[in-house]
Amino acid sequence: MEMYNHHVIEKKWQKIWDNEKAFKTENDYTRPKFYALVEFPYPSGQGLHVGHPRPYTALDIVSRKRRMQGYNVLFPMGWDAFGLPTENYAIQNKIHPKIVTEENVERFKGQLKSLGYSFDWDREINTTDPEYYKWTQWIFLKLFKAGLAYKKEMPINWCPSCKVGLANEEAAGGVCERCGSEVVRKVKSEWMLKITDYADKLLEGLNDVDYIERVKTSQINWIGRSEGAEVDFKLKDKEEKLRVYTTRPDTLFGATYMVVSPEHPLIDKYKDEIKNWDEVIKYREMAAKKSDFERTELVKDKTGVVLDGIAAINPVNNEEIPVWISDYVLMTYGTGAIMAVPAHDTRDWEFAKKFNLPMIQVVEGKNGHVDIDAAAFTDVATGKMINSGFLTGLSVEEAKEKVKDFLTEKGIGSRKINYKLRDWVFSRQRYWGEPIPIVHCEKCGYVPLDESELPLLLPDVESYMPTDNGESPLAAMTDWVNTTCPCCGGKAKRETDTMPQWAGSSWYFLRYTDPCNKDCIASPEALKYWMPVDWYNGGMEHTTLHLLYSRFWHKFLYDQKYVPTPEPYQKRTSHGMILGSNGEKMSKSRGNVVNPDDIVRDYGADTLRTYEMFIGAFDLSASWSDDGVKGCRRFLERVWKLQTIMTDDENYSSDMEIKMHQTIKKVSSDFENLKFNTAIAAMMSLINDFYKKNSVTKGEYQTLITLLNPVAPHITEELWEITGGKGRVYQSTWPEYDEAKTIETAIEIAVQINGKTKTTISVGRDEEKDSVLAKAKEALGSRLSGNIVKEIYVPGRIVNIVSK
RNA sequence: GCCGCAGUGGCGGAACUGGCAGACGCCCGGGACUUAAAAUCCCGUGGGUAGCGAUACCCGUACCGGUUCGAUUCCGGUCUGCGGCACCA
Repeated sequence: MEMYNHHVIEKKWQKIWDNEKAFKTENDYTRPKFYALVEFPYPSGQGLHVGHPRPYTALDIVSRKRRMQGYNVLFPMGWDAFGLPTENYAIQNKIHPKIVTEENVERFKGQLKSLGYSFDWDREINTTDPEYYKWTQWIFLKLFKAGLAYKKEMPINWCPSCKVGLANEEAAGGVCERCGSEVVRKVKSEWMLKITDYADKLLEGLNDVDYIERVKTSQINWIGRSEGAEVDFKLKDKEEKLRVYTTRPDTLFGATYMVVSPEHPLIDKYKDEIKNWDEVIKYREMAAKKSDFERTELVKDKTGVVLDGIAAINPVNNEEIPVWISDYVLMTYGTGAIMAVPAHDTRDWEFAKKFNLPMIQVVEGKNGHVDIDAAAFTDVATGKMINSGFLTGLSVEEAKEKVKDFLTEKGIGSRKINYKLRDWVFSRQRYWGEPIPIVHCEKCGYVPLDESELPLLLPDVESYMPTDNGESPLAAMTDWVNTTCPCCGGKAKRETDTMPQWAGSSWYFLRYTDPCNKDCIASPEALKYWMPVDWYNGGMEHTTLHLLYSRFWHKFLYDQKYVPTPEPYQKRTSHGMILGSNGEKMSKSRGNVVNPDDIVRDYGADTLRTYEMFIGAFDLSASWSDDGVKGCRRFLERVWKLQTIMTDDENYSSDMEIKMHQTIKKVSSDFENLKFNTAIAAMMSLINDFYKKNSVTKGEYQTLITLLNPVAPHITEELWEITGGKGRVYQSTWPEYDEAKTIETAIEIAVQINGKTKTTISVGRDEEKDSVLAKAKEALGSRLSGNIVKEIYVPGRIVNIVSK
């Protein structure tokens, strides 16, 4: 027997698979299809992280299994290559981001190939390829023409020292990542996508897909549909009304003050009447200084200023109440103004406590007593309305309905459904992104490019730094910027903002079905056959934004009849992070980074794959362990050395038959349920049995090789050849099991007294209750004392004798 | 603060739908092989008490309580850790 040499074996088979085009996907539309998708990586300068192989190996396993089960499998890979780090690297090193990207992609690709994934590399895509982003731009034009793209003034994170707009990540802690100066909010006109038009569709669509519960919940929470009411509060001595949104209109009688966001237009309008204007201005300046990040970062003291000279009238009881400004109210949600009910809302309660504002309890507590001085009472399930005029005595739910009707009748309000979801800010003042294919003409306004002009190429610029006034580096390229209007032929300027990184990843799964198509995003035939994605796996960090954005684009394309399915992904699962051996996130500064190349070199790709699948429950995070890697290598060695005890028998030996069928069953279902760790454990247990009896038949060995192949494809392919298997394992058939042969005839069951296990007995599968109980009592012997109250026998599981 | 997830031996983790807690792996201990070491193979391994002993009994799934013949699993409450966040009224 040769030694197990992973260097030789892995290179050998990777070459053979390449030459044989082993995993090339044919557009054979007659066969059952299976489309497996993993999130395509951002090719960073650091190279592959040990976190990457976890999801890739998981779906590689499923894909390989499905191929053996006769499916036509699409398992593609590509590069989400636009992005900030590459651009920043380009700025610092004065290298074109295209070159940096090419280098990084080469490196990533080499690393992925060394891991033996069954990707169809002929379908590789790259979001920075003009042939790809042509279609990203095309989709944008369709959105624009459908009225779903518009311009809006939006605050951005602005570093006054660098004169650069910053991403949230670069402005963490309210401080510029580059220079450390304080980040402020600066208003800029930005392209927006109206994802809110699709809020209900995005919500309803979740009923038809098979996403893990956590992911579904996060989508639902992010969309955040709430049913409430808008209510108009009259301002004292004015015609003007202040409109608020509330989900608790039942508590209207408990409103003791109002709060408007510091940006609310009402403030400027009554500038002259506000007696403490200086104070108000100061507060607004302070609020404006806070970055989005800081303002939303929490648990700080509530702050605010009363608008002295302004008062509002509660429409249900005509009480006069003060109006405050505070940054805990956001202009971007609801109407930018709230009615504050401190007795029944936690945030209002904190604010009222701090500024000594009155509270009125309007919902009765459990048993009638509740101390609103200690905390806000927010439980809506119990209690009746009190101190509430015509609502008094009703339940909260009844009161909500009644007051909504009342508001509508009197014309002072109406029912209103609100969403947390906000429109998608689609502009970036950056170079390394897709140019937005719009020109601005003085006469015609924003005019889309003709589709025939796509792709609108990203021009080469001198410097990748954003300009002094915060415009993208493209703005400095006057030759490129100045153009003619496609509409009137007059002078016009190109849009210089680029698209966010989300754009390219919002439709990439469509392109894989037909990656080289020159005429459309993908042919209708290819889309009809391959869509939807049967199984999409990715990280939890992408379960809100990326998932929502791509579902939005897909639903839009479905409405426009470019894609055949209303949802892009039939099934979505998520994997946990791989942490350093100290249980912390891997990072250079923590010094706990593991490089997958080292593991491949020292132990082999098959060991790395096996280890990452064995490390723990797939959906939970797991800590790296070098000793664990060794254990998996040892397992593969033991699989290898079974050669020495193999017999020529093509069948299963009689004493192993049940175990073989059980193992096939377990491995098959575990692979489908992302329980790779227990599947591998079952195979470990199987070979332990072979070693115990010091013999394995050829039939048993080859079944094991096939079961293990999706996890460790190289070593199993080699062993298949050594044991004289026909063809290749990847072309062979997935082992079948016989349910009848997975069941033992005699079962060992536990015998308990009062629920505590005392001993075990062996019983027949169909043995009668009386006989089992008799056996159990005999086995218990003298331990059984006192009066027997009850005798429980759960067939095949347990006997429990209850005695006093 | 809100949302989501988790908490089981020395460690990573198993446990179907409420039915023998600790599969499988690591570490560790003992043994075999070896001049020796590494590697490999075999045995043991949650804690405690009693016994020379195959054994017997008790305690044990973050904590407190509940439901049940029986709870790691279900319910109520508490604590701790991780991740996300757009203070969502």
